[in-house]
Amino acid sequence: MVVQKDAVRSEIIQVASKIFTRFGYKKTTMEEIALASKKGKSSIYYYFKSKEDIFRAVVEKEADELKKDLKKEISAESDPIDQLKKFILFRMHKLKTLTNFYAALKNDYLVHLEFIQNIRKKYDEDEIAIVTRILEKGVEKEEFVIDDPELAAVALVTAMKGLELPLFIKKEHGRIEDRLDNLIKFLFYGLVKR
Amino acid sequence: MVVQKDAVRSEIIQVASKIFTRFGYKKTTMEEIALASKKGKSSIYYYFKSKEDIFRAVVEKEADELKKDLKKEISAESDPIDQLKKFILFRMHKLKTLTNFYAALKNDYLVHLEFIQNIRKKYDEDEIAIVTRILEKGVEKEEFVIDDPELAAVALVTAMKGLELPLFIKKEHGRIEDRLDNLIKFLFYGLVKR
DNA sequence: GAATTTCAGACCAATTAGTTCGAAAATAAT
DNA sequence: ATTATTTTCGAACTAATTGGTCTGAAATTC
Repeated sequence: MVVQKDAVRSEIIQVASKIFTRFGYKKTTMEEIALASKKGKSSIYYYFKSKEDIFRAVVEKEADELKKDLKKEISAESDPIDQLKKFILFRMHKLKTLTNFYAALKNDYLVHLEFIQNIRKKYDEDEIAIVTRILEKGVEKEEFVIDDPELAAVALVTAMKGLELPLFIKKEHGRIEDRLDNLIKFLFYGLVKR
Repeated sequence: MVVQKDAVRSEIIQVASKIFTRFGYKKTTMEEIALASKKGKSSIYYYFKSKEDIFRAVVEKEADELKKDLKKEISAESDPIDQLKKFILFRMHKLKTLTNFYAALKNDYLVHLEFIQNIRKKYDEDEIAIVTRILEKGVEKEEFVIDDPELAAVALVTAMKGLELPLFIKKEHGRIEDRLDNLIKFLFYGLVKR
């Protein structure tokens, strides 16, 4: 019974995710979510206390999945240099498809919803932690020369974030991919022990 | 000045078309159209008398373009058999991309808007006229054997309409293309003078 | 058959959407 | 310059929609 409830919950999350992805937060109605879940509108409120609550669940699920994929992707490489490369490229590419995350962050008036800020922040911290670990490993193996890996990680993640929006908004994929490549090359040329 | 007004009108149509295509009729707001047109919301009403009016203009423009393309496509062929083939294939394929037309016809609750029915009807008449002409030409050249070309045209267009929805909804393109081929073959086998 | 869970439907309050209007700006004509 | 015309838009109105609540009853479990 309790198990059932969780199953229905994640069913709703799944369904709502699609609708949010397609129409964004504001344009998505509870009615639609209910209809797509083959439930009455009020039934949805048995599982979630508000529309915002559903959205939070959707976004959190996506963030979790991204993190999981990211970890898997990175652990496939053993060389810190390759790990870092993978991290940057994977992240940049994956974000393009992380629609809810971004539709929410960019489009809507929703930017003000503070829980978005919170998830965002937590996510940033995770990223920095991951990058820090990679850099530390690299220092151990004497592939990187960095005084303060955590500071460097923050710098790196920040730099990437600066490229996020242009990468996402502009359609001239070619150029930005180039810029990305340049960034990577630049980073590594200054980073790798010679 | 008067010229300017027309220019702004078609600018709005263009902009609105994109938004309608993306979100459908109901979810598109005047505010958005205004914003995207870099105008105040009430300014839009200087050019169009209602949201429905804008939508009508958008749909009519699309219908016109389809008709124009269709004519060009057909006149490229001189043989009635080829013309008919082209007509059927072109129509089926083109409809897939005629988003506003179809988003409006399928998705929304908008199906009830009667001007859609009207455009639809007028468009059907055009199609029947085109096919009728092709069939008549075919009879003249003794490539077709048909007693009543107009009746045959109606039958043909009706048959195509029967395939429209499945063609559009289903994703198994392969099979339907086959079915389409079969339809064509069948039609021609019973149609072409032997 | 009592207790609990599930949920459709009516309902409400708040927001939002479409539309109107009048007047300010901008532009063209005299 | 002044007037006439076209274009823009803020503000306000109203109708519709939406998120959210409540109720009661059907279904399920105990």
